[in-house]
Amino acid sequence: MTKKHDKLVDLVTPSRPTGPIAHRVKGMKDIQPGAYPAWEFLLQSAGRLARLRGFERIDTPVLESYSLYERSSGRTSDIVTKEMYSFLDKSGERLALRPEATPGIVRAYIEHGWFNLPQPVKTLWYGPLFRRDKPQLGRYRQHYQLNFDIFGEPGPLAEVELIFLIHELLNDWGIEAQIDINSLGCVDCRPNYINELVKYYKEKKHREQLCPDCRKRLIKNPLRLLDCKEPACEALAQGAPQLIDFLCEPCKQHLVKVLEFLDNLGIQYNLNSQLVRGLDYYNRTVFEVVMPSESAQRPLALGGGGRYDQLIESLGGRPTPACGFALGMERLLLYLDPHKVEVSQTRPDVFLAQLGDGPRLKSLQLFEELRQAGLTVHQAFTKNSLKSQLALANQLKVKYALIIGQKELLDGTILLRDMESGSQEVLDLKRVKSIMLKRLAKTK
RNA sequence: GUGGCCAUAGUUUAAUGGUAGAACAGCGGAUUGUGGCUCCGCUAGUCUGGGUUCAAUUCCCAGUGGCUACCCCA
Repeated sequence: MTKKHDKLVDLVTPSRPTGPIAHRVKGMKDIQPGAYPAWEFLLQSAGRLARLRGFERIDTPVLESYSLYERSSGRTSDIVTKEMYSFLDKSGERLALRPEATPGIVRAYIEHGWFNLPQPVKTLWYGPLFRRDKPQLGRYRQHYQLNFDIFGEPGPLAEVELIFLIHELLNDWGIEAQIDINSLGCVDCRPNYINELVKYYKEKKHREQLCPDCRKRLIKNPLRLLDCKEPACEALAQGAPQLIDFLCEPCKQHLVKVLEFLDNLGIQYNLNSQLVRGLDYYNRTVFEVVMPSESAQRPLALGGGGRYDQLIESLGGRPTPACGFALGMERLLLYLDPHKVEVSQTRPDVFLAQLGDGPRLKSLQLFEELRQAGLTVHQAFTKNSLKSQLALANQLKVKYALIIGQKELLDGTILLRDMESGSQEVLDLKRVKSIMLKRLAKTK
C-alpha cells in the first residue's frame, strides 16, 4: 500500500526537494487561527446592511480572459500593464487572475442579461484580487475586496446611496475615515479640460520644473499631475486650470445634486478637486474613503469608487449607467475597532470535562446529544487531567463546564460548574440537556 | 519598478569572531478529581548561498523575505 502511495507522490513531484519546505510566496498572506472573527464581523456587517438596502450577493470567477481587463481598465493603467498575473491557457487564450472586480461584474451583467431584472440592479461582491505590486502596509498581492455596485440608475441618487451605505458601514465598524469626493466630468467635457491642462503644463517654463514622474504623467495620465506631492509640482498645480471650471452643465448639476443630498443626509465629506482615480472607466462622480497617515505623504485609501456610465457599453452591453465602490478588507482590518469584534463574539455554552475511560465514553454520547440540541459544546477528550481541561475551558471563555468522573457515572449524575462564579451543583445525568437549555435561554 | 531600514525560538527581544540568554505563548507539575493569580520544570531559535577566518549567528558579498517611503492602488 505504501509502495503505491510513494509512486503516486513521485509522479506528482518528480524531483522531490530535500531542503526546507518552500516558503510563502511574496506578498501573499495567511489568515491564521484567531484572525477570522474580525473578517467575519466585517462580512456579516456588510452583508446585513447592504441587504437592507436591496443589494444582492453575487460572485464572479477568479479567472477571466485577459482582454476583459485590457478593454475595461485601460491599456495604459498600471494595473493592466505592470501588475496583472496572466498566462496562456492550453487553449491558447490569454487568461488573467482578476486584478479588480468591476470588469468581471460588468461582464456578468451583460452576459446574463441582468438588464432584464428590475432596475436598478444592486450587487454586493466579495472576493480575492491579484496584483503584482510591491507589498507594503495594507497591500498584498492577493487581497480581498468588498464591492458594491448599482446598475441602471443614471441619477445622482445612485452614488448617494453608495456613499450613504459606506457611511453606515464605517459607523458600524468604528472606523473614523474621511470621504473625499470629486467629479471627473464626462466624455463631453473632460477632453476639453485635459487639453487645457496639458497645454498649461507643456509651456516650457512649467514643463522644466516638473519632476521625472510628472513628465511621464503628462503623457500617460495628465490628471495625475494635480496630486503630485513634489513641492515644485504642487506649486504648479496651484496655478493649473481646475476641472470643476470645465464641467459641462449636466455634469455640474449632477455633482451639485450629489452634494446636496449628502448635506441633507448629514453625511460629512470633503470636496477634493485633486482626487483622480487610476482607472480609465470612471466619469462624473468619483470618491474615496481615506485615512490620514502621519508617516506617508498620501493618506491610505480604504476604498474607492465612482460612476462608470460608459463601461458596460464599451464591453459590448447596451448603454447602461452604473456606479460602484470597493473597500479593501486588509486595510479596513487595520483600523477596525477590536472592541466591536469582541462584542460580536458569542461565547461557547458548555465545556465537557471527563475523568477516566468510562466517563469519557459517556461524555462522547453527551457531547452529541448537547450539540444536536443546538448548544455550542467544546471538549478535550484527549486530555486526562481535570486541571488542564478546566484551564482550556477558561481560555475558551465558556459559560459552563460539565464534569463527569467515575463517581458521577456510578450515581448517574454530572457536575455543573458555573465558570464565572465557580459555584457547582450536582445534576441528574438524565436531565442535563433540558436543564442546560433552560439556563442558557435565560442568560441570553 | 525605484530608494531607505531590517532579518536570532510561535511572538517580542538580549548577546558574542570561540558550544545563543530572557520574557510571553505552548506543554507538564506544585500530594492522587477543579480554571483565572503565584511558583517550578520542559519544548523551541541565529533566513538561504557564497567568501574572509583555525573558528562566523556575529565581518563582507549576493539572493530571498519583511517593513517603509515613492510609483500605483484597496
